[in-house]
Order: sequence, then structure tokens, then C-alpha cells
Amino acid sequence: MTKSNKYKQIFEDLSEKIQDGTYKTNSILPSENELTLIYSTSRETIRKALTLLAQKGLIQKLRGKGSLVLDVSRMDFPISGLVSFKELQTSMGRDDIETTVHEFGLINADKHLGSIFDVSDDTEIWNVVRSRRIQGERIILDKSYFLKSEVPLLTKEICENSIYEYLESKLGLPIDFAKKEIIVEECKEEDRRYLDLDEYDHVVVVRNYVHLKNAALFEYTESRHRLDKFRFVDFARRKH
Amino acid sequence: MTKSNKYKQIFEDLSEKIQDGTYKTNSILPSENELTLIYSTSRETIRKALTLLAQKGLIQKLRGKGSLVLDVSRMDFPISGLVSFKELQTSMGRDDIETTVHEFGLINADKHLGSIFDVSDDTEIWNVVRSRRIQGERIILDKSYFLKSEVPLLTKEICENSIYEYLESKLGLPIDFAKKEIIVEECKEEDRRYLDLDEYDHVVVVRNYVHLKNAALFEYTESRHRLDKFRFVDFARRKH
DNA sequence: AAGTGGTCTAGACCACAAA
DNA sequence: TTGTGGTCTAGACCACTTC
Repeated sequence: MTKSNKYKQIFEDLSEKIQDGTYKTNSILPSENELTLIYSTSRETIRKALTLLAQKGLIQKLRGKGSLVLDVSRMDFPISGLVSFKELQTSMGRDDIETTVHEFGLINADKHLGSIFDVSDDTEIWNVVRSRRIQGERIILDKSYFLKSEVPLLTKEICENSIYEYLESKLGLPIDFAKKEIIVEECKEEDRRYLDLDEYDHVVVVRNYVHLKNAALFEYTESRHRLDKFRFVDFARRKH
Repeated sequence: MTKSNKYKQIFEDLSEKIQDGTYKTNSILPSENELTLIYSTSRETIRKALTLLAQKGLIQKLRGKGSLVLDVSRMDFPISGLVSFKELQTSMGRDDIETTVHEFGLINADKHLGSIFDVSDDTEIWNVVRSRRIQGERIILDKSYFLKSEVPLLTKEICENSIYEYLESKLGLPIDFAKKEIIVEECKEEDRRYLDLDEYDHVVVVRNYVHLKNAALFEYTESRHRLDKFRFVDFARRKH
């Protein structure tokens, strides 16, 4: 195990055993008391692991009964949360996605970007415009902006692969939370230029605001999708 | 306080104090140890309450520093999770929304509904079709289905107001989690009949699958929105 | 009555941030 | 060094389900 936290180790172990069928769909996991013996730990630690499993949608806790293993195969990719394009790609088993970088470089914030990032004008910002070709058609246009102060170095090569892998693994940026907004807009000139729009005159626009652990916005990405190929899945648990 | 759980009471109390400005944006909450004294409870209970606040996006926990109060005014209504139309209405300060019930009654599940609910054909299901008129225009078409076994009684009057208020407050249904799917579809005949579509030939379709605490699907709703009025906001926190 | 998960306690040690 | 949040423990009592 690589993780240091005991409850995360237990979470990952149970997660694997559910995915590989050791614990089968619609069966009940060993009780919390049994799990304390299996993993030689306290019950609260077991409960932390089970809470994670429930939040991830792998189990359903039933008071008085036990923890029910849910149908994993039915779950679509959970975009809710932060997901890079590369993750999406692999989780959907697609290898036929091509990324083309159309614009890449440093720009100075204008009024619009300045107000989004809450920084003064002429703050340096990375500007990346990419299109995604899926099964031969250019379907998605991604316009990304990163604060240079948080991302000192970026290259075109990195943008052609997964920027997030670079940001998180290499740079170790403490990404914490994101706000997504989904609306539909009329096609603009840039959509017609970079996408195969066919007859469609609207695009689905996903605006993504990504914050670091210090609560500062460090990335803003606008993802423009052709109508017919857009799909968003959200798995949400009832609060309180 | 009405809630029985201590950590929920504390969560609600802190939540109010943040929203009414007792604890100001960008300030630090009293430390966990101080809160144990304020609320006369153990630290783990305080931490449960703070975890809820963090999940709701009201605070940001910073190791070694404290719990930072986030800017509440910036947050849009968090749809992520379960939101009834009525909730949306009030949270956005709109009183000019009219609901019209077009279809209401019991039907027997066909193949399609049967597979969605995972019940045998001819299981009894409530069928409710409603349109939402906002500022004079019919913008949203809601097609809802409820398992009769879980919702014994439903009336047209209830459907004209908030079904969810009825289900949760009156019936006390233990609603637990929901899966949302958002896609774009071409307009169908029912869209043209019940909505003011103007020139639009597509609608945004939100499919909502709502489960009870026993993990059974009890509601399926298809919400069909006119393109130009659709908006979805999601506030997501990084997992582990 | 027995077993399950839900809540709560009073401690302990650790990792991190700031002075 | 001090104070913060993060993790972990061993026990307790409660609410619910099943028998």
C-alpha cells in the first residue's frame, strides 16, 4: 500500500474487492465489528472507510442491516468533482481521442479575465486553446486559463497530453474544489473554426472554476461541446 | 432546535452565523478546541459539523491554520444534490413561476419504465406531466414517475405545489441519493405541445434518478428545458 | 433478544503553519 | 515552540432490523 492513512488503505482495499467481485453486487459486506477484526483497527476508522465507499457510490449503508454492495457496472463515469479529459478518456476506454493545440502562450489579463480570477489587469496568465477529435470528428473546444503565479512553466507538449497530470503529479498543486456551470450558447466564430459543427447552431458550454487548497482560483476553463455529443453525469448524495 | 443530532445542530448554528455575518467572509472560525467549549461537546462531534460545512462549501479547512469562512454570496444555488423546483424558485427569489399539470394519474409500468425502476411490468406508477411557466413563457416540461408502493397517495393539488415537500415533510420518505444525467435531444412532439419553443429545435434533458435509503429507485423524472434558459451549477470538492 | 449501523466521548499522537 | 487541523483508539449508548 502506498497511502499512509489507514482508513484510505482500507477504503482502497474494499474498493478493489468490490470491483473484482470478491464482494458481490447485492451482497452485504462484513459488519463494522467484523471489519475491525479483519483490519485490526477501531470501529471509527472502519466507519471512515465505509463512509468513503458510500460517498463514491459503491455501497449503501443500511441501519440495522449492514452495508449493501451496489451495482458498480451501472455507474457512469462520475464527472462530478474534478476530472481531467485524460481521466475521462481512460475511464471510458477510449483511445481514439486526438488533442490539437491551437493557441498556446502567456497573455495579460484583460478586464474579463481579471474579474474572473480577481486579479489586477496585466497579471500574467497562460492561455491554451485546444480541440478534441473523437472518432474523427472535432467535438470539443477547450479554452483554458491558468495563473502564471501558480503554474510557472507550461509547454505545448504538456498541453497535448494531460495538463492535470502535470499539475498534480509533477507540480504537486493542492487542487481542492471546483465550481461547474453548464449552459447552452449560440455558436461563435471560434466554434465554427475549430469544431465540426455540422448543422448545429448551438454549443453546450461548461465553465469550470478550479480552486487550490488556499481557496484561490487558479484555473478557469471553458469547454464547448457539440450538442449531440454532450453528456454529463452527476452522482449526488443527500446532504444532512 | 428541531434536529436530534448534536453535530447537525452545531452545523446549522454555525451555518446561520456564517450566513448572517456573525462569522465574516475570510475570517477564521474559532478553533476546534474552542468550539468544544462553546458547544460543550467532544472534538470529534465538532469535526463532524465542520466537515458538513466544508462539504457544503461554507468553510475551507486549512491544516495548521484554522477553518476559513468562504464567500457565501458568490456561490450560486447548489443544485448538485437534490433540489426540487420549489426550492430553486425560492432560493433564486422568483415568485413568478406557474406550474400547470397536464397529465396526472396511475399507470402500469411498460417495458421502458419497468427496466428503469427494475420492477415487473404492470407495477403501479404515478405519472405526472407538468410544465413550468417562468415570466410568461413555458420553459420547462417535467415528466415524473413515482412508485405507488412508496407513494400511496398523490393528488393533483400536491403536484401543483412542491411534490418534494409533500414526500419529505408529510410522508417522511427517507430520500438518500440521486443520479443526474444531462444531455441534449431533438424536440419531440410533447415539447412543442407543452412548451414555448420559439425557434429552438433542441431541448436540454435532465434525467433524475432518486433513491431511498434502502437503495431502491422510487422516482424517475425527466426535465426538459428550453435551450436558452437552461443553467446548471455544480459545486464539487476534491475526493480524498 | 441479538445484531446492525449512528452517534458521542475523552483521551492520544501526528503533520503542518506561524511566531 | 505553540496552536492548528488530521488521524486513531476503546469504549459507551441509541435506533433500527431481524429473528
